[in-house]
Amino acid sequence: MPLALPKASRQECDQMNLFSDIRELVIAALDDLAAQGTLPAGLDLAAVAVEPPRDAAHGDMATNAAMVLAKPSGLQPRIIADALAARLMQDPRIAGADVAGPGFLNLRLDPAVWHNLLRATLTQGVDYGRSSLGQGLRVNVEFVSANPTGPMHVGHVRGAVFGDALARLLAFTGWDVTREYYINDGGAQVDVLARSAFERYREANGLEPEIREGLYPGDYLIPVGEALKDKYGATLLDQPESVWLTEVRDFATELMMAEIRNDLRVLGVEMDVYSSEKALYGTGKIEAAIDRLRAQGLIYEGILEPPKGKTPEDWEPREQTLFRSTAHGDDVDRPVKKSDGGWTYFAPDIAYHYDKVERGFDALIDIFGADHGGYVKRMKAAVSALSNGRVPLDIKLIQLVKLYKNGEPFKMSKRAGTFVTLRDVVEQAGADVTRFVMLTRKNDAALDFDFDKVLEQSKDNPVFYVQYANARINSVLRKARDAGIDVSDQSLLAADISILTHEAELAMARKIAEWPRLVEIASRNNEPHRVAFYLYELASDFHGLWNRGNDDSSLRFIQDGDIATSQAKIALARSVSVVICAGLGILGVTPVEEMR
RNA sequence: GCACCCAUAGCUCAGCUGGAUAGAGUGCUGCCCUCCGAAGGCAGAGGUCAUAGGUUCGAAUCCUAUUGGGUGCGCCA
Repeated sequence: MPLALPKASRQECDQMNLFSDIRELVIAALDDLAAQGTLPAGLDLAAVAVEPPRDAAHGDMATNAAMVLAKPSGLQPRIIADALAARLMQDPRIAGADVAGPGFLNLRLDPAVWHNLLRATLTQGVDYGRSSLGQGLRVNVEFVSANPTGPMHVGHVRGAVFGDALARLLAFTGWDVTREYYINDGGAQVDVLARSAFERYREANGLEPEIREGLYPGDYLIPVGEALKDKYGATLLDQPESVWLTEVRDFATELMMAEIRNDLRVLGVEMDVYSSEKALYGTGKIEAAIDRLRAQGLIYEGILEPPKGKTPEDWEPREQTLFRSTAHGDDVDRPVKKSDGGWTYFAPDIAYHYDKVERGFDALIDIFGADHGGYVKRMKAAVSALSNGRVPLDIKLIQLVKLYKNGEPFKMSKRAGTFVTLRDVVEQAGADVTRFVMLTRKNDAALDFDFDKVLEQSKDNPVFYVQYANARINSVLRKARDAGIDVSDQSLLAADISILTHEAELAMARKIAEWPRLVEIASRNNEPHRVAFYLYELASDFHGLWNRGNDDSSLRFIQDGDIATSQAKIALARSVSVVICAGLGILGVTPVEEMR
C-alpha cells in the first residue's frame, strides 16, 4: 500500500536517503524544463525513478526520466535526456550525466556526496535508514496465534520470527505497531486438551491414564496433571466430565499459554496484546459483527453448491446462514453458522477482525500458515465489508520449514509425540541463528533448516558471514585503539573523510547509501527477508574490500603511522558496522563484536 | 472442477512492485598463503527465466492459455 507523502515531511525525517534526494533533484530539474518550455507543462512524473544501475560502470545512479516521458511529451528520449543532463550538471552534487542505452541517464555523483553520506551514517547511528514512511499510522500485526494445546513446535517458529521482524521493520519505517496474538481457545480443541490433561491428572493420582485416540498424548501434559492434583487433590477423580470440563480446560489453557509466552520470550518475541477467542462468546460481539454485515445486506439464508469434481460423500443440500463474501471479492459465499446452529470458526474470526477495526487500526496484517491460504479471500472480504473498505488487510502466508540433520530429512510425528519443539530448535541453534536463517527465504517459499549447516562457520552460512563482517570491523577498532588512534564516533566524524577516493571505498559507500531505500522497499512490501539478503551483500562487499587490503596495503583500514588516513578509513568501516547493527536490529538478531 | 502459491545456472535461492549484457552461494575447472584473521582470495565455464501467445520504446517481472508441483475447498479451528 504505497502512500503518497508530502515532500516537506520527507525531507525532515528522511534526511539521508540519497536516492530520494537525487530523485527530488531530477523532479525539480524536470519542473524547470517545463517552466522553460523545453517540456510540456503538466506531465505526470510519478513514473520517474532513480535507481542504482545494474552495472556500477554505468555510474552511481540512473534515471529513466527520458524514457517514461518520451511518449507523453511527444519528444525523443535523447532530446529530453540531453536537456535534463545539462540542467542536472548545474547542481554541485552531480559530477557527470551521460545518456546511455535506450535513453537512460547515468549520473555520477561528486565524491563529497559519499563523504557526507558516511558522516550522516555515523551521526545517526543505528537510526540511519529510519523513515517516516508509515506516517505514524497504526498497524496491527497478528502472528503466531498457535492453538493453546501444547508447546510451540518448529512449524510455529518461522511465523513467529517473520511476524516479529516485520513488526520491527514497520516500526523502523514510521508505523505505530501493535503485535498481537489471537488465542484460539474457543473451539473443540481446548476440550480435547482438557480431557487429555484430565487423564494426566488421574495418572498423577496413581491411576492408569487412558490416552484414547484423538487425545493429545504428549508428555508435556504430565506436569499439567500434577498441577491439577496440587490444586484439586483427588476431588475431581470421581466426578463426571460436566463437572470438571470447564475448570480443567481453563486451567490447562492458561498453563499452555504461559508455556507459549515463555517459548516466545526465548525466541526474543514480545507480544503487545493477547486476544482470546473464547472471550468473544457470550458478550454479543459476534452477534454485533454479524449484524453489522447483515445491515449491509451481506448475511442471508441460502444453500451452497457442492464443490465441483470432488463432492464429499455425505453431501446434502442444506440451508445455512451465509456471508455474501462474493460481494467483496471471494469466490463463493461462506457459512457463519453450523447446522447445529452454533457459529463456525469464521464467525468469531469476523468478530475479532471487527474488533481490530473498531480499535482504530489503519492497517491490518495477518500472518497465517500456508495451509490457511483458503481463508485469505474471505477474511479480506470480511474486513473490507466491516471497515467500508477503509482498512487494508494484508495476509502473509508462511510456507513450511523442512528440517534436516546431517543432510537427512528429519521427520516429525505429532501422534507419536516426537515433534521438534521451538525450545529444541533454539537450544540447539540459538535464537539469533534461528531468527536469521528463518528470514533467508521469502515467506511464500518453503525453507530448509539444516541443524548442521546453520551452525557451520563458513561463507555459505549467511548468519556467520554477516556476524563475521561486524566482528572484523570491531577487531579493527580494537587494534586501532591499541595503536593509540581515537576511534570514537565523534573523532571519526571530525576526520577528513574526503581522502577516501579509491573506487573500492566509494563502492562501499554506495552500498551503504542503498540501505534506506532497501528498508523502504522491504517495508512497502511487508518483506523483511530483503533485509537479510541486503546484509549478506553488504557483508560480502565489506569482506571483498578487506581482502583487497591483502594485496594493496593502501586499502587497509589501519595505516601505520598515519592517524588521519586511518581515521578516515575506519570511519568507512564503522559506517558498515552501523548499518549491519541496524539491519540485525530489524531481524531481531544480536550483533557480535568478536567471533569465538 | 474451482481458488491461491510456486516454477530462474547441476543444486539451494535472490532479482528493486516494467529497465541496460538476468545475479549470489554451493558444486565444477585453474591459479593464489612471508599477507590488518586463508574459518580464505582471484579467475573461468555453466541460462530457451516451465511452454506458447499478448500488452510497449523495453517483460524473469504485467495479461491470457497450457504443462508440472504444493495448499485448500459446508457442520475442524
